[in-house]
This record gives sequence, C-alpha cells and structure tokens, in this order.
Amino acid sequence: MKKYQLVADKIRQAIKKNNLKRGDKLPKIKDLVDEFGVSKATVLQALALLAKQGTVYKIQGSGIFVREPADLEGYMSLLTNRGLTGVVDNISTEVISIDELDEPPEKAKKYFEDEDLRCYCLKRLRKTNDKPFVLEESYYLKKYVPFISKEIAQGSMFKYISEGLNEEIRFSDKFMWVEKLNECVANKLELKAGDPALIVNDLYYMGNGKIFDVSFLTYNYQNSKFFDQSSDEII
Amino acid sequence: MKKYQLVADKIRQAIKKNNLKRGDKLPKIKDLVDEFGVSKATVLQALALLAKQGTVYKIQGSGIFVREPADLEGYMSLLTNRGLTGVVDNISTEVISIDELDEPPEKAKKYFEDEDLRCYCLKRLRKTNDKPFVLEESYYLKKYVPFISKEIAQGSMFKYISEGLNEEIRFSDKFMWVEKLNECVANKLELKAGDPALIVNDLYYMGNGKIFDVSFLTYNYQNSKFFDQSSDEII
DNA sequence: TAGTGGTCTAGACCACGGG
DNA sequence: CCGTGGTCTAGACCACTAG
Repeated sequence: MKKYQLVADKIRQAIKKNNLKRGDKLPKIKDLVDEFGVSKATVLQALALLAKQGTVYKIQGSGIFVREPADLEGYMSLLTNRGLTGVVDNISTEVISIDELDEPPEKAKKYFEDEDLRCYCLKRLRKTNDKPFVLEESYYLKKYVPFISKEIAQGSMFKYISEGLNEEIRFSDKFMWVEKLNECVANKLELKAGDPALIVNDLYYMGNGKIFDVSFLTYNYQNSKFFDQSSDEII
Repeated sequence: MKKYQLVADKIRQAIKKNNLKRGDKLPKIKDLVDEFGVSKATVLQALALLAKQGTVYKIQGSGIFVREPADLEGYMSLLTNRGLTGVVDNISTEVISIDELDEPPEKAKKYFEDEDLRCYCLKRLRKTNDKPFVLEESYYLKKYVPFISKEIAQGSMFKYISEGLNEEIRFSDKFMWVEKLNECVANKLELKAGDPALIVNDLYYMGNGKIFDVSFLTYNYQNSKFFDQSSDEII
C-alpha cells in the first residue's frame, strides 16, 4: 500500500468519523503533514486522489473542504473502471452465454490490435433488486483472459481480472449513445421494442496499453441512472 | 501560465509535429526534464494533465506512450466542464428565452445553497450542421452571473463566465438518465413524442465551492453521441 | 496582512519491464 | 541487470482568500 493511499484512506475515515458534511473544513495541509508524518507532496497526492474521487475540493488561500454529492441514491457511476460499487444495491447476475470465438464480430474486432484474436464472448443480464438494468455483451481476448467459467462470470469480471488474473486495468475509452431497442434486446430487459436505451461501448486497456476487452452495454432506461463528479484539479 | 501547463503544451505540440500515433513512444522523463529545463515533479504534473485529457499514458519500467482515441469524429465529450469543443462542428445556437426569476423552480432550487436565489433562466437550442442536438434549460444565480444578454447567450456561456466575468468553474456534478420525450420538447428537437432522449442534469460549482448554475440538457438521440477517456493515473 | 493552498526544485530510493 | 517510471522528502517561494 502506498503512503498517499494510506493517507487518503485516513482522511476519508476522519471525514466519516467526524461526520463531516459538504462544505465542512478539513485540517490545513501543514497539519495533515504533521499528523501523518509524511511530506507535503505525499499529502497533496492523497488529496489529489480524494479530489478525483469527488470526496474533497481545495480552495487556494482558504482551505480543504468536503465535497459530498447531494444524493446519489440509486445512481451509478458511469466512469470509474471498477465495475458497479456502492450506490446500486442488491445486484444479481444472470449469465446468458459464454462462447469461445476465433475472432470477434467486426464491431469489436476493429478495436483490437493483437494478431491473436481468439476471444470469449460473454453475455450477461444484470439486475438490481430483481429488476434488469443492463444487458452486457463483452469480448475478452484469450491472450489476456485465458479462462472464463460460468461461476466466474456470475461475479465481478473486474475483480476476477485484477485479483484472479492479476492483470491491471489502467484506462478505458467509452462511447455512448441513445437508441431505440429492438424486440430481442427489449425482451431481455423486460421492455418493449422501440423503448429508449443508453448504449455504452467500452474499450478497456491493460497496463501495457493493449485493449483486452470490448464491451457493449445496453441499459434499461427505467432502472438505471448515472452520475459523474468531475474536478479540474491535477494534484 | 504555469510551467507544467507550458510543458504539457509543448509535449502536445511535439506529438503533433512528429505525427506520433497511438502507442508511439515519447522521450523518457529524464530527457523531458533536460529538454524543458524543469524539475521532474513539473514534468510529472504536465504528464498528469495530459493523462487526464487522454493524450498519453505511462507504463512503469517501459515508457510514456501516445494515447490517441481511435476515432472521435462526431462524438462529444460529456465530461469536461468546458462546453463543446473540437469534435462537434458547425455549432449554432438559437436563444429561446431569457427570463429573470426571483427564484428557480424546485428542481433547480433544491441544489442552490445561497440565500439570494434571484437567477436567470436561459433556454437555448443548439444545433450542429443545422440539426438540433441539445435543448438547454439553465439557471444562473445572479449573484455570480449578474448579466446575460441575448448576444452573450448566443455564444459560449463558459467562455463568458471565465473570460467576461473572470469567474472560475472548478468542478461539476452530473446526473444522467434516459427518458421518453414529451411532445413539446420533442417538437423543439424535431423529434416525436415518445422518442428517446438523454437527459443531463449539471451542477456547476465556482472556485468557492458554491453552485452557480444548474442546467438540464435534453439531447437529440439521433444527432448526439458521446465519449469519455478515463485513466487511473493521479500524477 | 496573516493564513493557506499552489508551484517548483534537487535529489534519494523503490518497483517494475524487458532484454 | 539496466532502463524507466513511481514514490517520497524537505524546503523555498508564489498567489490567493478573508478578516
């Protein structure tokens, strides 16, 4: 565990413990430096991490403040590459199919840059409180994800990749649009043909810069809403 | 202009000038330090900025590489708080109405934390290549945005606020969902009642942590698609 | 004008990737 | 093993906020 992550965790805990709310002030940087016995740069890194996650913001000449989202109940983060966490409760997963392909269909193939295009095609329906909210169609290169079983697919693929395979997801590209559902997809999502849906096309990159996963997510418009907290801080 | 911004600009220019493509390698950090005559920390800050903008990525023990989005033609960034830039061309704006209110409607009012709730309500229809792609309904607190004219609203509100009013937009919360359009909104977007739309509810914060703008954007599903590039780098 | 965050330096040492 | 990025330190000085 890196020092700045530890410091970030401690600050997060302190916010929770002291029940600090949006706009409440944190100790000044110098105090954090003394309290945690680290250098200013390390505290700044920790604060950068927290700022990126939407937990705090800094005002030059004034202080560090808690930035708490008004109310995220039921909203899910579109943007962190960490799967679904926290705000969406009672998630269950129905594995529809796991196929092994010599190469993915064109819509996914065009993004991969490896020669060896053998891949898994995984289709899942994910539910929250028994209501379907997203239909997933994912293509994983076997080169990076050599094995997927139904049991694995039942859980978090992110967790499996990072912990089970010890591969790191470093960044992602997302393409999003809205369209009308066709009957087949609509049925799976318990909607009707012509109903609206948000489509998210995700490209996930390994630590080496190669795409290992191309996914297409179709969200049920009635059971999914999203949030994002952005900040212009770098450090 | 800060040093790390200058360094970031120079690196960006070098990528362009040398026609570097996705996966191409940049000089190592030590060389960038020497070339620009700054410290390692400054180069790291510049690279953090570029990483955040999706321009580069680093691989420990290997190097710094160009991260170029495959093809962003026609896609717009949902996430930068900088208005619409670059990828969407030929933008025109039709100002529908500018009203002065003693307080905003409840859906916007609930987010503001100031006592003085006098505000402008600005409605605009934005088009790309003469096709409507988003209907905007924005509430600006007069305390922070004391004046809006039709001429101003015709241009970029972001530019007006940052350059004209010299106020800084520091961060934002976004809430997003998909719904079916009602007839009135559909007409403005040249769609039909019941057609799908992406709704984005934006909260924009000033440098002092106060919300000054609450906006509701309704996107035409046929004329708008979005992208986001994320990375887990902090610095 | 005091207090607080922002930028920058110079350099030490760690950790990972790839030949 | 070497080259490269990652983390961390200690401290100087700048820039902004607010009373």
